[in-house]
Order: sequence, then C-alpha cells, then structure tokens
Amino acid sequence: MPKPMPHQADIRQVLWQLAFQFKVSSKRAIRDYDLPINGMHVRLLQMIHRQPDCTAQHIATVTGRDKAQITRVIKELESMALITRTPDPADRRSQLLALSETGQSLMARIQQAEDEVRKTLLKGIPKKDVEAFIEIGNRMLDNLREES
Amino acid sequence: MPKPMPHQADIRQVLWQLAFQFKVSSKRAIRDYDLPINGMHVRLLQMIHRQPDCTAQHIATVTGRDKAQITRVIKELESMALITRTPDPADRRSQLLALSETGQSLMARIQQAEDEVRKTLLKGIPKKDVEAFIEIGNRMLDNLREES
DNA sequence: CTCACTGGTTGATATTGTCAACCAATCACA
DNA sequence: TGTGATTGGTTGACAATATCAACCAGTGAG
Repeated sequence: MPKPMPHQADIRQVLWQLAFQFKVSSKRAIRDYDLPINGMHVRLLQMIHRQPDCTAQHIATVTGRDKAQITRVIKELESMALITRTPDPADRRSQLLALSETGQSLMARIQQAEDEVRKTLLKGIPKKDVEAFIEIGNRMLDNLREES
Repeated sequence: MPKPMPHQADIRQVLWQLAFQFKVSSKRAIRDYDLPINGMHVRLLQMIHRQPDCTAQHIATVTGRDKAQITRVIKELESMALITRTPDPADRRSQLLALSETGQSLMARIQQAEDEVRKTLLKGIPKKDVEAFIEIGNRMLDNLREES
C-alpha cells in the first residue's frame, strides 16, 4: 500500500523525482520484456531510430553526454548487431548510424514497453495539461542551454 | 553560440533532458564554489536539512534509491563531519540524522549555488506557469508511484 | 602546405546504481 | 513468554554510467 507521498513544492525535487521514477519504470518495463540491453542502449536506439543519418557527434550534442561514452555504447550496439555504421561519403571522419533489421524489431518492442509507462505516467491528466507541461519544460531547457 | 535546439515533442525526452541539464548546471555551480562533494552528497544534505529527525530509511523511501547507497553516502558525510548521527531513543535500530555546524554553513552555500541555477531555469517563465508545471509534475509522480 | 579544428577512439578513473546476504532490534501474536 | 516475521541499517561484490585527457585521421581556411 503506497502511502500518499506529499507533493513537492520545489521544482528541483519534482524534476529529480520524475526523471528517476520514469527511469525506474522504463527499466522495469524493459526487463519485463526480457530484452538484453540497458538504459543507455535504449536511449541511443531511440535517437538513431528517430534521426535519419544520425552520427555519434549528433547524439553527443543533443544528449549533452560525453562523446567517449557515446562511442562505447555505439560499439556495443554494433557488436550486438542492432545498428549499422557506414562511413559518411561526404565526410570520411564521421559515420552514419542506422538501425539494423534486428534493431528495428527490437525498437518496436521497446516502444511498446515505454508506451505503457507513458500511459501510466499520463493517466488521468488532460491532454491540454500534458502539452502545457511539455511546452513549459522546453522553455526551461532553452533557458539552461543559453548559458553554456 | 548555442544553436537553437529544436523543441522536443516527446515527454520522455523533455524529462531526461531537464533532469540532466539541471544536474549539469548544479554540478558546475557547486564546483565554482569549490565544495569537496558530489551530487549525491548534496541531495542527502538537502533532505537532512529539510527533514528534522531524518533517518536513512526515510531518505531511501523518498528518493527511491537503494538503501545500500544511502548508507555509504551517509558514512562519507559523517566522516567529513557534515552531519551527525544519534541513535533514536525510541527505536535503537535507527539513527537520527542532522546537519552539523559545518554542514549548515555548507548547506547555505549550496542553496546559493542552486538558487542561481533555479533562477536561470525559470527566467522569463511566469509564476503561474511554474506552478502549473509543478502541479502537473506531481500528478505524474503520483501516477508512477501508484504502480509500485 | 600548414595549422586549427572536428568526428571519433581509447584508457584510466570516478560516481552512481543494484543485488544479495547479513545483524540486531522490534513487533505480532499465539 | 518465546518464536518467527519484519524492519533499520551495514557490507561486499559488481554493473552501469560519467568524466577527463590524450590521441588519430580527415577537413578546411588561409
């Protein structure tokens, strides 16, 4: 019986908690599906899925993560045959990332798992509110990024 | 020159990014103050600061983290003389945590650093929107927690 | 051509998260 | 009262994630 957690008035707390809880739920969902990967793998797969002609550099800047880490995860994904790396014809330094067939079908299952989490997350919250939330969140992100 | 990042439509992305960026900014702020601690330390100090008669258990359930981890961080904090542990007279298993004098003044500096981040984060966003954001976020948290 | 820069890689190391086993104090309750 | 289940906390081992610096090959401006 989950005792009703008191609501946080502090935005910092709300953000930490949301991200953390969401991560936990996603992880659980993915484990339920018995997929042989972890959180970082999932995130990169999603990015590669969404962004055609995705490069490691792109992922690094968008996520704000260290490129060393990106490199490693990509290497793992490749060794699992979930993605393919082809050298960019236009710039031989960079490599274009894409999902392999296996990666695609895995992605489908991941989507399914995460959609359930999202459905839980948003249960009973009007669409209008969700949109407002995302919009305000994006404004905050802009604020933080302007700093750099 | 930060190129304007495209706005994310996906709530998952927004959450990840917000939490991550906030963490980065906080970390930078704290480092500027030259404090000899890391993110986890800060979070626990904050909880102990806010919650009188805080216990390790309490922290573990509120943050959703593993209690093993909590134990270790607490031990470090104590060895840095930032907090004190006194056995609970009512239950000899548990220990009441409190900030030491040093911890208090450290906390003040941390607050200062994080307030700057928060100010950046919320710049130009009307109070009403911030409140709405927090309120909606809390509803989402409730949703996730009901799962357990 | 040379020099600064960029995309990517590697190694080393720090931080954070997870799992399971364990101890002592407490509690439920027969 | 005693016995078994539960709880607060600790420890060890280990996986996942993050960070920093050095490095290489290709690019691009001059």
